[in-house]
Parts: sequence; structure tokens; C-alpha cells
Amino acid sequence: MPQLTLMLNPPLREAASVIADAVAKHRLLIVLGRCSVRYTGRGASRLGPGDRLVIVKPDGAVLVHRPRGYSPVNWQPESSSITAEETGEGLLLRSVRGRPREVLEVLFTRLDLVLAVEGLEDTAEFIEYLDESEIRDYLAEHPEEIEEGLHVIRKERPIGEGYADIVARDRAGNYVVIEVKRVTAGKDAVLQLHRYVEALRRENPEAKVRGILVAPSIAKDARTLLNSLGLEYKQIDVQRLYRKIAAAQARTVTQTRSILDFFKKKQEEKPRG
Amino acid sequence: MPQLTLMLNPPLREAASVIADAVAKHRLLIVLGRCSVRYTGRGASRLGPGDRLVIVKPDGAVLVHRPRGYSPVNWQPESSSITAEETGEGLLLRSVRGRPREVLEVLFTRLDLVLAVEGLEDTAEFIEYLDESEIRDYLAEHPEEIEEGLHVIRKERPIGEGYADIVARDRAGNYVVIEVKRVTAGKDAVLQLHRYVEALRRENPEAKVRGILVAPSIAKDARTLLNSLGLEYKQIDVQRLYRKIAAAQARTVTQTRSILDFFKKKQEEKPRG
DNA sequence: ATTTCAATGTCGCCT
DNA sequence: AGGCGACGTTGAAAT
Repeated sequence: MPQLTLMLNPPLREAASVIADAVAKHRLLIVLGRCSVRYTGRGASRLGPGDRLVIVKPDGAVLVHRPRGYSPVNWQPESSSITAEETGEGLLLRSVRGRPREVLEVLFTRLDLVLAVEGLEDTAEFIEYLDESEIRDYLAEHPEEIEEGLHVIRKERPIGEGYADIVARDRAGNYVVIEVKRVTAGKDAVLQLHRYVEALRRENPEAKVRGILVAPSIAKDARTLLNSLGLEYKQIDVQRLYRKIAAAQARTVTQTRSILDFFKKKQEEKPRG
Repeated sequence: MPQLTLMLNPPLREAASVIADAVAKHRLLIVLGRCSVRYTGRGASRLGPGDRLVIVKPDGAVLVHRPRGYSPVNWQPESSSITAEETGEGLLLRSVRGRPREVLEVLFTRLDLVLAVEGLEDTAEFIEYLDESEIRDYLAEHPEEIEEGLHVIRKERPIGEGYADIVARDRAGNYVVIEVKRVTAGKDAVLQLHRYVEALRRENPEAKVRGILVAPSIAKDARTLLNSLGLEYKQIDVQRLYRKIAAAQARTVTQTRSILDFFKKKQEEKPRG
């Protein structure tokens, strides 16, 4: 059970030592109060006084959140070194990152709440489904989803400066470079594919090399660009593929972290779904 | 002054109504406790039980933070609709986003702290310096930093599908497309420049079009690609440019949000720096 | 609403 | 440590 050290509306001086102690002992620290923020590093920013929530994690990550929005207005990644001290202007929380050198300073002029938490336990594994690699791996196993007669040579093939998702040969023996996207493909995806096709052509000047962009949809301009580059587009239904992936895994040995877990739990949740 | 509603180690049932009330009234909500997390939407994820910090902002943004790391393990952007209720399994906090449809569920089995905050005030303007546009604008005014004799035609010129940072003519009358980066340029930057050069060539088949990538450094492979595409690279010293930008602004009319403010404050801070 | 691009992007993987 | 690409990228600006 986590142990809490809590202060409500503490004087700055009193809070300073508690905060300094908390960060020194790598506790989770939560501070709510009125502050100004300064950041200098890769970029630079200033933020005048306002009520904000500041979080310092046991690993040294710092987050400054305004009352609105998903993203912190300022932050510092893990392993920043942190100090806290009372100055003439207020309570200064200072976080310094080494490489690249970046400094984040939060100057509190009023504290509403200071909370230090010790003994947090969180060892659970974070499990993600439905990412691009799952689609890519399935399509590599089942290239007929893209085109009949495709024979996969390899996945994640290093080509030139990057990696082609899948390289295959078609029925006629031509090389086929396949780029997979799980979201709408833009021209960046088209150019990525183009680059791999060109690189493979340079490697095999005698061979014909096709390029197929596989995605649930494609932006209009990206489609135009794709056509002009002589590339092809194959639409896929991501949801349908996920179901197939789950079904395929159901037929194989039980795996941990299987996409099956995802559908199983969905099932339990909504027996009528 | 913000008003706090605080509960320590509250029973789930009791907390449920407080939490539901807080989110309904768009208060900042901070919850610390043991929970599991499920997300389904563009992707999908599962996270087993562990101690976490959950934040619900007045605008409906939701953040689930583990004890380590900068980024939330799960989240929901602003304007998600949120409900909280006690179920047989625990206290379920549910956030639903409309388009795209995404559902985030946090199931608490133990609560260490529940805090609702009303009346947060934060109207200060967030001021950023040293972003790309500042470099671009300065270079457009001082193209000699890139090459002697350059004459800028325009900035942010729409070309093909995007915008070239700067388009100029060199001493020989050739078109010069300039792409500016404030960080190490990768091949994406090279390809971006290449695309603009090609587009301008199509627009002006008779003209010679050069392409210059301006960046503090360039990745090795990106350099190779750049060379093979017949493009050029001009190194810049970003810190030196910033100083020049500040100096240039010092000579012009006072502006709000000037980079000068940034250096001024630095000066005050370190009179001997 | 869609497209495009920057970002203190962050994060993970690989060399 | 550097390069590379995915990300539930997010966010802003322009069309």
C-alpha cells in the first residue's frame, strides 16, 4: 500500500523541504499551485503565472500540466536531476537534463497541495494489439490477401536506407515491394514505397520491380502521386484482417500476448456482441 | 483560490459519487489507486492491475500515468465524455471519444486518494522561442547566410502538395529551393526538398532549379541520399543564428513575444553570462 | 473537414 | 550512441 505525505495550502518554506526530500528519495510527487515556468534547451519557452498541476515521477520525469489539454505544457523526461529550494521569489523546482542539456524551472508562488507518495507498485505488462507489425506479419503469412500467387521472400528487408515491410515475387516472377499502413496512407507512405522500389531496382537492374501500397484508405493527393510514380494500391479492411488474425492464432499453439486475448475479453464483456 | 475536495483511502462506493460529480462539473480530478486499464479504438491495449495516477481535466482529457516515464500509458484527448460508477468488480471510470470512436476504461480496485479541484485559473500566454519559423524568417531576410547573391522570391511557397520554406534565385538566375531544419536533417528532410525541387522543375521546365538543405547537421545516410539526388547542404549554427535574430530584433520596433525577451531574461539571470 | 508539416515530439528497435 | 520508422502520435495552420 502506498504511503502518502500530504500538505494542504502549505507555506512555501515548509513545502520546500518536503518536496526536496521527496524527489531525493524518488517518490512520486504531486504539486498543485500557482506557478510560472521557464524552459531552455532544444527549444525555449516561458509561461507566466497560473494554476497548474506538476508531477515529478520516481524516475525523474517532470510534467507541468495546465487545466486543459492532453499534453503537458512543459516537461522533462526521466532521469533529469531535480532540486527544490525556496528563493526570494518563491519555491523553485529545477530539473536539469544532461544530454541534450535542458533546464526546466517551475517557480511556485502559492501552493494548494503537495503530495508525496512512497511505495507504488506497478509491474503489470502493457499489452498492445492492432499495431502495424501484426498486420504486416499476417500479410507476410497470407500474401494472397494482397494478390493471388504472391510468394514472400522476406519481411522487413533492409533496402537502401530503410526497411521494406515485405518483399515478394508475383506469379510472373517480378519483384513486389509491399508497404503496409494501418491508417490512411499519405504521400509520405507513397514516397517511402517509391524509395524502396527504386532501391530494389538499383540492386536488380535486370528485374521488373512492382510496388504495392497496402492500406485501409489513401489520401486523394497521395493516390495521384502513387499513380504518377507507377505504383499500385491495394485496399484492406483492417477490422476484417484483425478477425482473421485472431482466427489464425486460435488455430495455432496458445501464445501469450496474443491478439486472441483481446477478442476473448471482448467476448466476455459483451456476450451478445 | 482553487477549492479542493479530498478523500484519503475512500471506499469505492463513496468515491464513485464524488468522482462522478467532479467530472460532471468539469473539475480537475486526480485519482491515485490500484487499477486495470483497457483501451479500444484506433488501436487497443490492456494493462493489468497496478498503482497509477489518473488525471481527468476540466475539458475531459484523461491521463493514466504509471510510476515511470514521461508519457501516459493510456489517455483520452479533451472533450471525451466521462462516466464513473461502482460495479461489482470495482470503480469504473469510462471515457468515450466520438470521432474516431475510442473507449478508455479504468477499473479501480483500491483508492488511495481522490482529489477534485474547482476554480483553477490559468490564462497566461505560453510563449515559445527558437522554433523553425524563426530561423526560416530570419534566413529569408538574410539569405546571404546561406549563399552570397541569393535573392528571395518568397517564403512558404505552395509547391505541388506542400510548401517550400524559401524559394530564391541565385546570382546566375537559377531557382533555388531552400528547406530549413532546426535539428539534424534525416532523409525525410532530403526527400521533402527533393519533392519541392522536382515540382518547381515541372512548373518551370526551362529553368535550372537547385535545392539546398539548411540544417545544423545531417545524418550520414541522408547525406548520401542528398548527394545522389544532386541536392546541396548548407550547415548553419543555430545558436549563432539565434543571437543574430535577437540582435536584429533589437534594432527594430519593439515587438511582443520577441525572441529578445528570451535573451533579455537570460541576461537578467546571469549578468556575467 | 481535410491536408500538410513541425515537434523540446517520444518510443522502441537495430546497428 | 546514432539512425530509422511507428505512433491510438499531438498540435497548429492553411485550404
